[in-house]
Amino acid sequence: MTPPATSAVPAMPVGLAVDVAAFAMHDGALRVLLVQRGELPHARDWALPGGLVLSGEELHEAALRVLRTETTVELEPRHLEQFHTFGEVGRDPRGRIVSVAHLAVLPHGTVEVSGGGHTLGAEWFSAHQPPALAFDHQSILDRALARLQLRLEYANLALEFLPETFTLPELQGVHEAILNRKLDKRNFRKRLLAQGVLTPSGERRTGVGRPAQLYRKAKSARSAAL
Amino acid sequence: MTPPATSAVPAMPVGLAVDVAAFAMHDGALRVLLVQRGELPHARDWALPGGLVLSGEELHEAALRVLRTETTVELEPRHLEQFHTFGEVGRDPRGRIVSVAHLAVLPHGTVEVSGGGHTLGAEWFSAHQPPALAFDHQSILDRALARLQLRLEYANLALEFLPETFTLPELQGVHEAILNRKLDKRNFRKRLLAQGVLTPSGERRTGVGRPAQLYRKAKSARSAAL
DNA sequence: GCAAAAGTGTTCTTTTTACACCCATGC
DNA sequence: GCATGGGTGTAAAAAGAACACTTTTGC
Repeated sequence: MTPPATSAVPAMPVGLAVDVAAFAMHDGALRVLLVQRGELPHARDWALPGGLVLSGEELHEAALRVLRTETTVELEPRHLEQFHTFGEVGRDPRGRIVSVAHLAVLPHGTVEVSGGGHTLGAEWFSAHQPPALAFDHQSILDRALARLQLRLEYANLALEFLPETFTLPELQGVHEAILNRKLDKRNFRKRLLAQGVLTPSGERRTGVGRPAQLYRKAKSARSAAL
Repeated sequence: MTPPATSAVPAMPVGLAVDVAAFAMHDGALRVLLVQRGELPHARDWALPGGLVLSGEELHEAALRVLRTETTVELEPRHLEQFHTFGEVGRDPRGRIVSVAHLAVLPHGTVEVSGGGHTLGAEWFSAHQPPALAFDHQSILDRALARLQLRLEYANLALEFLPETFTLPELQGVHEAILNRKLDKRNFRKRLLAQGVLTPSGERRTGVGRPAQLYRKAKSARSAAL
């Protein structure tokens, strides 16, 4: 790879960036974290947190850094993976910028955010009906959602949206919010329990109606593949 | 994305490259196209074709260019997709180079290759037992194989390895070579014919043994998803 | 007529879907 | 005692896996 000196060395270097689609559940709905841009182009528009990769920095470190500096999210993501690299020549009017897009899952309870760095603000939005987004960020978000849905089946990513202990109806709610459709309660429980990734904690959660059994992730829970 | 001027602007830019794992079938085996490096580091080692992305160039164009210029492959790939971006800081001793890895399928009949550009040569190797590879190219190849196997189910990528018309045993051979295991003939035929992506051409291929029905891709064949 | 490869069906198992009622608690 | 949400089982359909013999051709 990388022939040292071609006849056609790039005159201007290609800029490398990361963008992060960070998801969390609030009030039973899937939300995505957006920042309001403070500068041109697309000033005042909403966008995914993102920025240039520094030269000594791993891609996932860059993703974590832009999350931290452009918003006030303090918690570590429970999951972070790159899912596609967006490099179309015209995607950024400032020049050739190629962005490695990442999917992040923030833990339950990550509710308060505000802008940091160069942004005017940061807020959670409905992941399925976001506002108009800057650049090609709607395409990035679409693809992030598709990957997230894929990860529900193969990995058990829904668990990362919840606190350590949770009830089965809560877990089903996460699946429904991500898939954007209703699931059958009995089939859902049967399938999840058959997977053996849940262990009952013994405790129960009381509230309105019948108390629900609390579960936690079994020790043998595997992470994302492919 | 891309805050215009952070306090920590990258001192040295991050180099962006593409690497290409190009596959074809020869003699019933899955082969990958490798080039022998002519320069340090890893001089004389085998590697995936790859190189820096030029500033006005789309990622897939860069992938096609390095395929053309580092080997003498003349045919257009029947399939080309990026599947992962490799960016670990230490992956290239010459500096920070991030590579968008691509998977390519070359059409049947792509047999003759030789080196071009800066390479000492280009050859086809067994995709499942390649020689020692330069840099992190073994990891890239591993992941390319995994993606290729995934694409057998979701897309019908096996068809792209074959000429326009082909027999069911030939198609099964492609699946077996990619999955690296034997398949049941009856179940394979049942499944493939049920998908409705094949239309019999009416012709038959004669040879040793009973002649085989020739098929072609149906018009409604869909491409890769996700 | 024999060697070689193509073609063909059935059974069993597993997985997925559809569907309606009782249970435990707070008030 | 009633409103609220949690919890449970079964039957039908679909999909996947195992498995052996007959057919057509060239020589």
